[in-house]
Amino acid sequence: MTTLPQPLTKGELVSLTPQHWRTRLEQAMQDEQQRMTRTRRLVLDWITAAEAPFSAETLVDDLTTRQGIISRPTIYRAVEWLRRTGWIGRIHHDGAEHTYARLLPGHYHHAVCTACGLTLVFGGCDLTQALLHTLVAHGFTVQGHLLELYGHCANCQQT
Amino acid sequence: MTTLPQPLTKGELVSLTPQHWRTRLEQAMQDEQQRMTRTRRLVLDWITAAEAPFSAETLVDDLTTRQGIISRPTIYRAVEWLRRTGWIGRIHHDGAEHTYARLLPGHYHHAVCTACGLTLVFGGCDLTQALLHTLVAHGFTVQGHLLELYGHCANCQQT
DNA sequence: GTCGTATTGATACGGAGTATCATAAAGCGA
DNA sequence: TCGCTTTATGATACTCCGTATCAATACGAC
Repeated sequence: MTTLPQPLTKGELVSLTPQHWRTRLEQAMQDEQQRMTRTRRLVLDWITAAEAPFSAETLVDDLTTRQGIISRPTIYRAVEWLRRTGWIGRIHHDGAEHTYARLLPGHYHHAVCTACGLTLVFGGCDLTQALLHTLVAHGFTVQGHLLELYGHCANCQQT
Repeated sequence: MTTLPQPLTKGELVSLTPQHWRTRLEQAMQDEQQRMTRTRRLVLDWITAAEAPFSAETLVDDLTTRQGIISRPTIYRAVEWLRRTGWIGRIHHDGAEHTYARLLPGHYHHAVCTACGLTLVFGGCDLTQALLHTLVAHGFTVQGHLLELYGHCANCQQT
């Protein structure tokens, strides 16, 4: 596992550090002339410090009480923006509310440790080429796909 | 594309007909001594006839008005039971409410035509073996994964 | 500082999904 | 077929996630 190259080559697997994520995100916000407001900084600080995949409501609970007044709609707007632009990814859970994990935009897939939130990012999707080929042979045109892996990282297995 | 063998061999790709799904489901309900009530029959009839992935609320709208009184909680109980036992699978959508498609229980993945709801089911997950191997080499234990493919089937591409 | 624009907060609303509990129906054994 | 036990259903009300609206505010370019 190395520091994150850009872009990921196919099949490569790296861990995404919070610091790296934050740096890249702030660069992107500058490039795209997104305003860095007080509120967004607080939200980004919180997400950068998050140690496990988080739910939007956790953010709301913390940021509306502790850090001064940040309204629920604003937090949801920030989260939705990050999700839409690919900086966080939604993790689906049966029944429970979904959670989010830090990601890099682009065509990546990810494996998330459900205990500590460690996010492994891997590039390309060679792994499904055989499947895609089979589908195409049946006349099926693939427009999108979703691949999420859940489990425990090396650290969290020991506990 | 053939009729559905049991069980699916790895990499095999077949379409799941509503009739086949219904037959297998009723067998399973008998085997597991699940009561076939009037309400469940109506719900199953509706799902069997569904031509595209459906939302729970669509079911509610149709079944509470047209088919006599079926209450919202009952419909949600039926849907949740089918999901939990693997007879329907949840399809995730950004923003919008999630939908469901007919599936067979077991370790399958699926490709769903977002236009007509045709569901292609494929068994095994050889396709991700290389990835799983890489993850294990990094000490990551995979507990679960989610692979969904969206697109258009041969029929729906022509329109 | 001033100004135009994007963002925020307050409020209230909508909608999906569920807890509760008395009633009704399914299925089984006699 | 009748009754009995168990399970499912319906009515009601409620919780909670997420969002529309819009006036007020903060950003940051000049």
